[in-house]
Amino acid sequence: MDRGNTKQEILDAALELFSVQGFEATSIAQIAGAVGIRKASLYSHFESKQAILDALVQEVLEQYAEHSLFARADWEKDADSFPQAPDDAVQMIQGQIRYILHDPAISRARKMLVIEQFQNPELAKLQTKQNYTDVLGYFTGLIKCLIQKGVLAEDDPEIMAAQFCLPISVWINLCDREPERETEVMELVDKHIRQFFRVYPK
Amino acid sequence: MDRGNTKQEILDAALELFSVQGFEATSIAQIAGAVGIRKASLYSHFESKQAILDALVQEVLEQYAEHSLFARADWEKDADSFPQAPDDAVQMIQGQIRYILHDPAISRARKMLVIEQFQNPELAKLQTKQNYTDVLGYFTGLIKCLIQKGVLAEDDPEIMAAQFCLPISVWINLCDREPERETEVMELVDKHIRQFFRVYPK
DNA sequence: GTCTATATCCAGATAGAC
DNA sequence: GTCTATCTGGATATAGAC
Repeated sequence: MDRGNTKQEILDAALELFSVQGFEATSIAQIAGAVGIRKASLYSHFESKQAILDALVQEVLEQYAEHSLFARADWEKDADSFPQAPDDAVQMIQGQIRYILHDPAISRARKMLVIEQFQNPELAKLQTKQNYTDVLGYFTGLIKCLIQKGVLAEDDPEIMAAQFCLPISVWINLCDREPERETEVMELVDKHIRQFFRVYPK
Repeated sequence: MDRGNTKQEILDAALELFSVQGFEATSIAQIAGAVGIRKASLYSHFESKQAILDALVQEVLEQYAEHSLFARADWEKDADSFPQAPDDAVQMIQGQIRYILHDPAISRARKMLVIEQFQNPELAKLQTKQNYTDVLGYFTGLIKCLIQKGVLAEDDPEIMAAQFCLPISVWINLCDREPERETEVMELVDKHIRQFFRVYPK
């Protein structure tokens, strides 16, 4: 049964369960069952249930640092390649949203942070950083560049970033909760972006 | 010990615990302990842990229907009394935000819905209705009135409502997670509202 | 209504055979 | 590494005295 990646399978199964039920409500037996082993066998890979969560957090941190657009802040390049035409901007943003909605690891990590945010201080910090601070910081920088380039009107870039990003954050959360509403949400995102570039014109 | 309101005390204690730990992670003994009785005594008031949650949901529904601004939609009156001056609008909205942030029942219900949204379909529906659909519906109607009255520029009122409300939703969630950031958030709300009325001018 | 005591079950975790 | 068997504690829920 073991192909040498049982440890990773345990992490994947645990994240999937934690992202729906939460850490406390998920049992070791459930995780083991999802992997196809007995719960006792799980202790050959992790010394405790807490150790699984700790390893998961590490994994989330690493994947975020390595793959997230928002972890690094190189707006200048992004501002250069940012599409001027509203149609292209809509396409690009919708593509990004679809990606983070459907990537299993990203989607599950996001949901786990939502569920655990009031209970686990470490995950609360991570939730604020990954899904608020870094996103707003990235778009604030990007918008500053777009203002300098004359694409957007001059106004408080931090507030502009909030007005741009935070509705999208809520819509992503809505899709996490009710995936069947993705089409409707994409339509709203489309209108939102066009309207944003209309009210903050050059 | 019993002053005739033990049942209500159980509901209050349960909501407080559910809103941080979630339903599954909270034990009957914890709830009983918070009320100051033994766990067995709790079964004189509720036949099961699930029955406590059911009663809580009923209570949340009733209090929402009775007290929430967004449950009834009488925008016309609200649009008439809606402050024209940005300063007054900021004051009013900040006051509403502070109220729902600090009212224990409202705040705990909101957090419980956030925690349980991926696990409990009934609470997922409630979360979408109370903290998304109804709020957006209310402000869409209000904004329509304000457009007609010539206070706001003509544009898609649903998107305007989203751009107005959803950043505030995220900031409320941020305060739920990190209450010490309330002052900073209120400053952002202030700037956000002024900027909103600036970019959607008559 | 509250209590102590208990029944039953399932959780996390360990021991030791294979 | 995985298994069966087991330990120990804590969970929901019930029985019956006061």
